[in-house]
Amino acid sequence: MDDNGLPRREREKLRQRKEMLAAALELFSEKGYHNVSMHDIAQKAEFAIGTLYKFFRNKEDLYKALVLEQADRFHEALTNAMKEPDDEIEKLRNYVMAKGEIFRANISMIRLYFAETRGASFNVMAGLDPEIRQRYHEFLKSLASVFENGMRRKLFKTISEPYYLAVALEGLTNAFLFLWLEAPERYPYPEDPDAILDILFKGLIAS
Amino acid sequence: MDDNGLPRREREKLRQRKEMLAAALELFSEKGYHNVSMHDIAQKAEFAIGTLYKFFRNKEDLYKALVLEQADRFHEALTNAMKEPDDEIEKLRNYVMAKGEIFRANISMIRLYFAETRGASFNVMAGLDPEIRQRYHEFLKSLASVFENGMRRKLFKTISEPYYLAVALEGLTNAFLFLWLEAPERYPYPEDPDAILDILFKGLIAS
Amino acid sequence: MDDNGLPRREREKLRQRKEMLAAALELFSEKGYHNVSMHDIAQKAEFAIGTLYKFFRNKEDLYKALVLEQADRFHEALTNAMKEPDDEIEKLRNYVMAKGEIFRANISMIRLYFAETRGASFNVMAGLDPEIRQRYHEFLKSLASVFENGMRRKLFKTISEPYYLAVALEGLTNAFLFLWLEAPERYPYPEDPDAILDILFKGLIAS
Amino acid sequence: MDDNGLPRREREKLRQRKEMLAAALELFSEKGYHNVSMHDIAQKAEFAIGTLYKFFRNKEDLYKALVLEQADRFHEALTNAMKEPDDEIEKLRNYVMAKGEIFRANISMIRLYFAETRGASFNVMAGLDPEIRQRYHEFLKSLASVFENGMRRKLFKTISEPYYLAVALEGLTNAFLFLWLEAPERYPYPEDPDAILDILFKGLIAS
DNA sequence: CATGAATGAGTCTTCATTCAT
DNA sequence: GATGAATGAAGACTCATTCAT
Repeated sequence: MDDNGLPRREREKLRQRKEMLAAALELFSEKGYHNVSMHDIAQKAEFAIGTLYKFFRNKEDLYKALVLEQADRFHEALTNAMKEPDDEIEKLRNYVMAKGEIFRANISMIRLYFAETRGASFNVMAGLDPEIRQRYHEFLKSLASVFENGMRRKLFKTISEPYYLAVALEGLTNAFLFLWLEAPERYPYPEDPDAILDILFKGLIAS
Repeated sequence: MDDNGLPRREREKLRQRKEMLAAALELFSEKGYHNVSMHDIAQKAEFAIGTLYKFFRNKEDLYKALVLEQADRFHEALTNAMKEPDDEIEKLRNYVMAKGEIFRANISMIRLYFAETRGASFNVMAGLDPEIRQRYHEFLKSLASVFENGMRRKLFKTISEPYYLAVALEGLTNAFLFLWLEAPERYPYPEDPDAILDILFKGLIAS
Repeated sequence: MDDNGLPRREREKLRQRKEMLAAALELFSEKGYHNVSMHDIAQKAEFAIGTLYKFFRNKEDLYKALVLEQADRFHEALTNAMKEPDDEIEKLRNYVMAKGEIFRANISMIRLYFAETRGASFNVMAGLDPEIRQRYHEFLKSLASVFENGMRRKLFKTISEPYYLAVALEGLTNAFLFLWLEAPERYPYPEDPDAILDILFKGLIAS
Repeated sequence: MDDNGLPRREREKLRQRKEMLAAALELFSEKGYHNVSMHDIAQKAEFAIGTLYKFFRNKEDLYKALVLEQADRFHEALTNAMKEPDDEIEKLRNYVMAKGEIFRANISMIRLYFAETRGASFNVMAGLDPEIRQRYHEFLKSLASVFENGMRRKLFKTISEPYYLAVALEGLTNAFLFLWLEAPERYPYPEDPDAILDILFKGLIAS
């Protein structure tokens, strides 16, 4: 996908790095940062410990790289999902669906995602994560602009500030994803995005 | 409050336990489970390490007790807030306000709360927490019943299942609390509950 | 000797510390700082590794404590040897003899001594040792004052500055000690101090 | 100097070996054996690590080769300095001067020299150095013969055995070199060799 | 033949837990 | 019954050495 045109050596390096990160993702998402040793990762990735350290300065560095990479992949996918349609309502539908699809396909990632974006701020990234917070914030702003445009086009009522609506939609979808993560059988993330969006769209109060 | 009628010995024990948990709460919420040692807790609580082990079988046990206790206190307070008024809309308003008040008053708790309920499930409680999940689930059901009653009384439209609405409101308020936790100055949790509830109540889509 | 009047606990601690330092001295002097692990020391001293760390912050700290302690013991003994007699010549004789006796009795110490005072300055103490250099320097000054007084009393000719004479005598005795360290049988450190001092005293050049 | 008449291949090899040893000397003398990695040496010498291992069986071997080579260079230079003059007193003067010159010009070497000849015997060479000890011993004997001849020619009084006088002069000059190494500004190694030799020559005791 | 990526044994250090006092 | 000294398993990280390219 992205290793075209690179010297063979470099491609090989990239492949190894990917394997290390894949092993780390699986382990970290399953047991958490502090319950995974470099030994574990090395073993799972089938490299020597020393080799890990050729690619990442230390355990924290490896973890940070992993989180940033996943977050980027994730935000990029969501941003793309909202690009295509012109209609803001369609954009939101695509966002809700894409979020579900991505997570369904990458259950390890969702675990990291929740640990990092919503887990208490004291965790491993404490102090390091301004970068990831920043990117999350920027993503929220791009989501907010969808609401803003919808309002300008009179598609949406002005029931709250766009940024808060973005926060609200994030909270809403996360809540459903979290539910699904807990009990996938019982609470599947809905195929039809309106199952979630209607909560936002329709208004609970009977006129 | 709850040490009435107990023999002096028992009351003394309870007081000590409380002090230990208070010290633990402060430390865990600030630095996270893995960055706090039993030594730290013993020192802060001004007990010997051995004494800690008289009250809790091990570090995990202490942590679990702490989380359960906090969650109980929290859910109880929310449940109480929703008891008083008859009107379901008022119930929800009280819920939103109470949640904000409790968190504002117990910032240590909120950290634990997010770490445990939304942080990826791999953390320290992994495997232990069915108990806490269970209680959280029960709380959600009691919140759901508010929506259910509101629907029955035709106060609310049936835009989604009550349980999902409960999940949605949880997600919504959590999102705002999380925002506030990140940048208290910039994103204060609203004094007026309608600032949040309107997102649920009014309906975004322009008719 | 120095644990009189201390609470039992403290005396016990001191005894343990001594045992640790004794084990460390033997090992370090035999194999050198980098070829001795904390595990080795713990084993030889018959303590758990963790216990070592209760007494010394880290390996370097343990080493530094050891070196300082030995150097102090050594310089103190030499200073004492020079106190008793009034006559400067006798002082120097006592110094030469005491130096030999101390080293003969503490062969481990001599190894450390040479490693630290004459070994290249890049070793473990690099950066830490200003303290030990300072003490060595002060000892040299007290030795120099013996020469100075001898000159004032016209016992000694003024063939060089007192400080340089002190340095010279240090160099002389060290050379013989070093020789002895290499081949104790073949080159015993002389019982009679004049065997060394005559080199300084008599003058090589035939008038 | 010594690669004359060798096939080109061999000369090339010798040049590489020299570069490696030069890099190693600088690093070892600055940081000490244990704080220099083969990687460091390879990098400084601009060779691959594997190439280093073509020339030296292992790190210790490289170090030993370095020390031997330096010691040879050093002893040879001193021996030469003592060859020219017929007069024994002049020989000693030349020796003292040459020693100072060599060290002043090769401060890296002096560090190694002290680390190996006077540093406690436990260091890296422990066990390996009989070879270097042997050469040092032989050098001492050639120095001793100067004293012996001086005595035979009645230039010197017989105040001690020639070998001990050699040891004494070594100790004397080393002490001054060491002083200079510590504080070059404050204690320069004397230009005039008699500043040192007079200590040996004149006799301290006032008749 | 030079290269330097890969290896993994070995090191320092921390900390949950025990138990003699 | 409380204490906290002692324990030692476990983890992050380094670096001498090898060997496929």
